[in-house]
Amino acid sequence: MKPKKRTTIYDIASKLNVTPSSVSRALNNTGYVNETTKKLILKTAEELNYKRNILASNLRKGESKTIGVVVPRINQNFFANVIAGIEEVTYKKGYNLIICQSNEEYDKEVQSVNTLVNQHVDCVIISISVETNSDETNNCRHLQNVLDHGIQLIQFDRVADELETLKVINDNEQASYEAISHMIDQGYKRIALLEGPQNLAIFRQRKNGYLLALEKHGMPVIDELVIENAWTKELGAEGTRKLLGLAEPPDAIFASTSDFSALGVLEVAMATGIQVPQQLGICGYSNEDFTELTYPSITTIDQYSVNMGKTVANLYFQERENADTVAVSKTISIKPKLIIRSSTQRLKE
Amino acid sequence: MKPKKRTTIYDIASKLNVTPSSVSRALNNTGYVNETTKKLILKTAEELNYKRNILASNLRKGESKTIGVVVPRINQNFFANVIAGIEEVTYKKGYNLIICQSNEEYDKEVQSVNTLVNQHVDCVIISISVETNSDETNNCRHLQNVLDHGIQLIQFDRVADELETLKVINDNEQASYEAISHMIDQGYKRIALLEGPQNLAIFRQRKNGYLLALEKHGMPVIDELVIENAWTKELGAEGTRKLLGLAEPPDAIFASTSDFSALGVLEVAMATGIQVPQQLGICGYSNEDFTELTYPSITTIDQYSVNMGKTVANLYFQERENADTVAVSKTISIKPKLIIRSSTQRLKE
DNA sequence: TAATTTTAAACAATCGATTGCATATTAAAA
DNA sequence: TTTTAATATGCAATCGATTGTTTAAAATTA
Repeated sequence: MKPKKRTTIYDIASKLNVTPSSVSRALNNTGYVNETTKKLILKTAEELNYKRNILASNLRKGESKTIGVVVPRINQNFFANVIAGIEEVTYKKGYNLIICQSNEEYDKEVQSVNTLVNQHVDCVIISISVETNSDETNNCRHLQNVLDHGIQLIQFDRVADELETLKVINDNEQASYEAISHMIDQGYKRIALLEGPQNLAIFRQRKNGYLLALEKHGMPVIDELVIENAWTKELGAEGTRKLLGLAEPPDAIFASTSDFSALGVLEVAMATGIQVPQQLGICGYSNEDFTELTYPSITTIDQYSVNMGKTVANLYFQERENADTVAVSKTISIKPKLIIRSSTQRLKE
Repeated sequence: MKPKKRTTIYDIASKLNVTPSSVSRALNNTGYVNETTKKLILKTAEELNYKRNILASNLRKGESKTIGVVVPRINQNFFANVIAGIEEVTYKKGYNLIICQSNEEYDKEVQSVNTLVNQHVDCVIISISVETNSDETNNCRHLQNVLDHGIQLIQFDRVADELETLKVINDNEQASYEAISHMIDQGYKRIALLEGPQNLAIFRQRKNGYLLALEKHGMPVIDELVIENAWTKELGAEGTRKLLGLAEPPDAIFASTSDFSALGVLEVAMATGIQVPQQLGICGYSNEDFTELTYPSITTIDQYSVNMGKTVANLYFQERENADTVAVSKTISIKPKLIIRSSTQRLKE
């Protein structure tokens, strides 16, 4: 690590006997610069291996050209895909991404968001942690703080509903509704629900879709078939054991929280010799890669995650364009898609 | 988006009738500041919701406290895990991560690396794309360029061997050797190899391990059992069809490139009614989540990816400490672990 | 040819924080 | 009481790029 001094516009300027301003204009292709000198400057810049100091540039211009992203976990398929989508768009625009993970912890989320504000990012993109209870008002102060600093805030997927920001979400209720309808079509009569922490809107919406579908098809809601807080593989398995132990066990389970909990369901079913999908239908949520590979493959809901990332990023740039004219609050809803696989198909076509 | 003006140290200074220097000293806890005024400054900073402008600070200090990471794909399990590991360490040190994906394209990799140099990151962490042929010297100019700018460069997993940098790798040869030895133990006699692009060292090493194991066990190397460039699921499937069509087909396949190609093998086997592991043994590489879930589950090699990320990050900070005294080139090798699952176990214990 | 416009390039301020140096004040030591 | 050291704060330069204002030169028009 030799701390080699970087070439600056001053180096170029003094070498060519012009002023730094001219160099800057030449490099940025703005204002007046003689064609000959411009070429000379560009050539010298190349020769001296000049790289613009973005820090200085951004400081002067008052922007950071950086977007901060906070997700619960980077290495979770859905989020990794969203980030990949965001990156694809922002990279083209010359923006950088700063990635943080909250590890599903409220404190780390707050800390991460504060760091980003500190960094003067131009925009914060976030999917809140499970601990971030959006009902208790104070718990979203860190997000309000982002707005107070004049920084754009975009929430996606797991959003704090009452906060007036840009949002990109899935139509969870609709997806959920379709999943249940499909299961009813397949002749399942007692459909159980594994629900997630109800402080997160997405899980409330998925439950609503479930309730709505039952109602529309004239089926009763049976309380004992609704299992709270079953959002990991282990909790999903636990819930399943409880359900299967009922006097009247369900003939289908909708693991509305994730494919991981659906996997938990499947494993318990396999272990206890219950036939899927004949005796028990299973539907997950998220279309994780593995759902296609299990035996039987798992019916699930695709959230178009990469596409969601692109939508988020595009939304930012779009809002930036007409920054003055536009309302603060806006929600884009992406319709997810039910992917029907073996785990719920008990009727032959 | 009201373009609210941010509070600066000047605002605090003028409000309290002190100089910006004093404010700076108070906030940084450096130099002499009267205890009373310091408290006052801190309190006022809090009140005015002051956040240090990192751009200005870093510009002045000549560092960016930012680390750039370039990987082929963010949303690939292995890389997502490595990034998660890196993030965990760097976050604690107050560093930011800029993430880029090369999409396995040489051009985008070069562009990404240049962007990072442009950003004056303190360190570039990279796993090169498959197109980055490390043999053709010019193809690594972008990496040399990083070094030339006095920026630390750390390569991991897919490294350009001949470049003298810090490296964190797996002992691919050893892992490969163990995998083949295990298969031989299980009584497989004709073990095929799906190999990856040989311009990447990792794939050469894995092949070496294969060759070495055969040799050590006195088994012949059969050319027609080595399939070049079979590193995606599709290519893996294609290679498998070719292998199974041989006059003397193999009784085991080592998909040394990835679990994805192993999956391709498995699917072809299933489709043609070949029993795994009885008639055909299969071993993958990387321990992707799904390898545990397929039927039968796939034997594979765990690379300790999150841990690898942490190692990389720690290596950076460690080298930074003794920046002057230390050699430029250094390699840390992590021993991966063979995970034996159903797809290669045809002997009952 | 004089007046006007266009083009070229220099000058200097600015973005916000940091820091070496200088000055002033206070406390401690001689 | 004087000298010396410690403390507190101000001043001004600096990091590197950008940009509004000026001045100067060249090109165009009247």
